[in-house]
Amino acid sequence: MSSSFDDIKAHIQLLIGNDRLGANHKLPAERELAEQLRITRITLRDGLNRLEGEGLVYRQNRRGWFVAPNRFVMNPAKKVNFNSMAREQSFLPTTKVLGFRKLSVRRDIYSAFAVTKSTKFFEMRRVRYLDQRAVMVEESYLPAERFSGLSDFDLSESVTEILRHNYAVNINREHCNIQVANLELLCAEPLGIPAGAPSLKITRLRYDSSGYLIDYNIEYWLPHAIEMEVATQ
Amino acid sequence: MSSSFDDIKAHIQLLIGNDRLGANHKLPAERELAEQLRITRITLRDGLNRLEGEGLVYRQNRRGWFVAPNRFVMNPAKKVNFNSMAREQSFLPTTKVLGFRKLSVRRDIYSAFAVTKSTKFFEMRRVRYLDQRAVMVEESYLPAERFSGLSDFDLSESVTEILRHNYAVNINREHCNIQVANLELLCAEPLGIPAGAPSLKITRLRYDSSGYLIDYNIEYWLPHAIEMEVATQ
DNA sequence: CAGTGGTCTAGACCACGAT
DNA sequence: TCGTGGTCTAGACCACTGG
Repeated sequence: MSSSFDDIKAHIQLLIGNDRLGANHKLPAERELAEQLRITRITLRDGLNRLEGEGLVYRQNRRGWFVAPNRFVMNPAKKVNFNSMAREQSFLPTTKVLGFRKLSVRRDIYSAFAVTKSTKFFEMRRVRYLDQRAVMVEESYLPAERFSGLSDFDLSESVTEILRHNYAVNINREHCNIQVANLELLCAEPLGIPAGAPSLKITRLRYDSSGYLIDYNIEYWLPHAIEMEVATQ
Repeated sequence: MSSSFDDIKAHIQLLIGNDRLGANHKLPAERELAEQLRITRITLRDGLNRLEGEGLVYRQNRRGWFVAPNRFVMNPAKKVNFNSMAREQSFLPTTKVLGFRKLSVRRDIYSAFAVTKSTKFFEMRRVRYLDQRAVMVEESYLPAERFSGLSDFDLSESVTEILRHNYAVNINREHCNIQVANLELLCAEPLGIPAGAPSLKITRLRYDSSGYLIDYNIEYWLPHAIEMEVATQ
């Protein structure tokens, strides 16, 4: 592949450059690209996968390949509001709520909250878009009793803001785990990529000023759509 | 692939379970596995790549597939010493110095240090091993004048410790960037994986108590060999 | 040197997206 | 429905690893 990879890369860059294709513009069909380069589709796809890793292109399930935009820069310390961060970086942010329900158990959740099995939680699943492109799926768990009536609010807005304004909750401290992990079907589907594809998985435990865990939050990002900035001291 | 993937996963798990293969144990050859499963090598390799993403196995260039050990947990706030962190997690850490030289320019470096083009830097490249397995390549840049004589010390040890003991430098603050990025050949080779493979790239700018940048540090991790823990406030 | 992984060719069928 | 991407088969050659 390494021999043809350079050819593939040069060819794609030429296509993007010549036709002045902007971010999120669709590339020609795989079969057409393969023919242009006189290589097999498999070889071409190996190359495209690698180009995806270099942040030049990205894929959408059965829709094709597109020109990749810049990465979204996330600062978990500042991240009060996804929407405002996105707009600062000239993205158009959108959010879709996939589901909201009350449930009573999930081992990893209640152990983190240090509560009993019978405690009820809200589970919320959302997709985040930047310029119409799905880049992240988010799962949130919050103690139901403390935040009763939560679903009455517009959940496509910042939950942090909702909590602050309506429940007098301020996030004071947060603990963050970052790893590369494969996507289950449930998360892969909304992102428009096949199950088993890698993601950057960011798990956050957010505490209020009394030290209570407020929000157990898991974000699955398209790995090349994001970079993180963290300041430690 | 998704149909055969489950078969492949079950088969590999069975192999590992039945033969009680421990971490870093080699799996049978690809051709043999493919025959056992009655599938093509290409299909098998797709499956193995995905299993690698799930952290079950890992690859080494032209040597084969191995049973993956647990992830190394890194806390950049605590990370004074790779070796001690590794031993706390029951790994045997090793370090090899790939190169050490003095150089004068690299745009991204001197702009971060906010110095002139003529300033000299030490560039150091090291590989880190856990239980004999190469998991990370590190590039460090330090201002040469301030740390003259640095190469006289044992550079396979913690540089932070060397700086503290011999140059009276204490790291006070650090800025960290985390992203998934492809490996150039120079970094892929010591890790025993093909160029173009993804990595977790951690860039750290470390400052002393006077606010001077001491260390410009880039780490390229095998993506499934590590997870990060970060506490923010 | 033999065996193995890395890469590639030349086809094929199916399931889903767009229309 | 047509074209596309997702997946798979059945080979092949080369470069490197390991004995």
